[in-house]
Amino acid sequence: MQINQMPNTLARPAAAALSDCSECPIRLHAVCARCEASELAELERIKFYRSFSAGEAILWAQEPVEFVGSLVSGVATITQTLEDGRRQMVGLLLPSDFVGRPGQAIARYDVTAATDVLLCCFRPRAFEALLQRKPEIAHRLLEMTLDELDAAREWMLVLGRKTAREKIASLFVIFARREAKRQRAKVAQELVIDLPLSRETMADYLGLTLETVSRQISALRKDGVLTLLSARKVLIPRFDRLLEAAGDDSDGGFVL
Amino acid sequence: MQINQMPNTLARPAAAALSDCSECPIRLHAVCARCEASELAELERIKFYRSFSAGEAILWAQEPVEFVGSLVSGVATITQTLEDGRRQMVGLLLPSDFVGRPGQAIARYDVTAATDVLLCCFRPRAFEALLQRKPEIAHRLLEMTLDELDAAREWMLVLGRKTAREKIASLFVIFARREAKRQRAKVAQELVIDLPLSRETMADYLGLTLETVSRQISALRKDGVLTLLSARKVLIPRFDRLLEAAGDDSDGGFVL
DNA sequence: CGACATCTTGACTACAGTCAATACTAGTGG
DNA sequence: CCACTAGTATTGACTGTAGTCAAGATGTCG
Repeated sequence: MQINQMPNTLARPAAAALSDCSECPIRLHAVCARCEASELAELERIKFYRSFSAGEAILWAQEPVEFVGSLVSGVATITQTLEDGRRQMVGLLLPSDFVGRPGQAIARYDVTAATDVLLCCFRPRAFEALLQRKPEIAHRLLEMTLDELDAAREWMLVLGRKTAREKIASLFVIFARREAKRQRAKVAQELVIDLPLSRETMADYLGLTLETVSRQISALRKDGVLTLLSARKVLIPRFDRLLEAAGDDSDGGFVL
Repeated sequence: MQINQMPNTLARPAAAALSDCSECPIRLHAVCARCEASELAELERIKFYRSFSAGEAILWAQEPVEFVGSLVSGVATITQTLEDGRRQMVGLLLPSDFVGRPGQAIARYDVTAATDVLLCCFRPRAFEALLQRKPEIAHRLLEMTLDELDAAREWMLVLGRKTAREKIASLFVIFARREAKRQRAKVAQELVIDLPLSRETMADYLGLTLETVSRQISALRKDGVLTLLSARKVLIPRFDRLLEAAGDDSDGGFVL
């Protein structure tokens, strides 16, 4: 998988280059997926782009929301933190995912760029008004929200009931599936997974410590389930063995 | 809190008694909350009631969905199960919550009545058509789905990062808050919580074993955070001490 | 090269899980 | 009314998985 990880030098100029929605890489998947040409023209008038470097905050919890919008490229995380510093990632945002909740003036979660990120933004008020006038947009957003809810529920099973080893394998399966979906292909038996997350961020996703993440990756390596090409790049020789390690049904329930 | 737990003998006759939407107890909170009289009349023509006894299945995962609708009374659980039997609750449905996902012909999760349940149902096709024609319904459903997503994310933090003791306390806080919301009141310092779930079901919610649930409830009792009135009824003498045990901010982030 | 991030591995600990015995409660029938 | 049963809940003893603390290894960038 190649989660879009364009360096900053590329992402920033893109902000200017992308004024035409019809050439937008997420045109068919984002909240505007079902808009017609005339509606896109309207969106083009009010949209604006913002880019964020890896590690930069996109939204801070408890702070006013100044924009909502679609992730055009890169990876961002949604996290929640307890006062004593324990952190849990509660969402992973990939290209075409929507950032911000309509009607919400104050952000509930921290949203952080995991890689360099390009965001197609709208003013919250303007977007809210748009939702009232354009049922296609509202309907698409409902669909996307239901998908996110399903993903969150899938993740609750991982967090609540899977072992550390199964959690790591499940994360890799998700990465592989998301990428296959992006390429509109089935997941191949042999594949390479680029990890857009550090060990610590993976730990925050999985409800583990970074040491346990590291240990379990090593264990999967020793068992031949995967090979480390580098710290952030993994070769899966047989996808079915990864699925098995994830503890899912062999067919993965629903095949992408 | 008094989560509506009407015995079966009461719930079943109610099916006939409730034909008039204007007298419906969830009128102001369900998916139909923002419908006008004329729209309610339309809903009344196509709605039908079904009741379920405690423990009965409402939907089976992988089975065709024959109805969607609103929970009128009672408590239901949404659960996911691994082949080896590990189970995780991924949602808790209380009165006014919506059952079933629009456009989904096959259920993804098991939905089970935890107490006796009364459901206000629609045929999936008819409801889908309604969504297209009535933006208020679609908008309300989006709002409810976003609320559910927030609840799921809150829960991911509990599952991933909290200790067994904090998990139990968090569950009781949720029950207390939901009930306070239902009564449109603030959570009182001293309160009584009715537990609509068995120890095992709580364990499924919290990603624990039933033994650990029992042990931690005993521990909270020994520490004076709560008193057991019966196995399913708990007295909280000081709500702030429960919050503290839950590991949340003292004010609970957002007060209901 | 040196400084700092990130990642891996080791030794030890502790929290929650497992297996098992016992207690409690409610419902049934003699 | 009490005995019996079945389901639910509590408690105990022991084990194992993942967390903690700490040392090194690897990698990246000025």
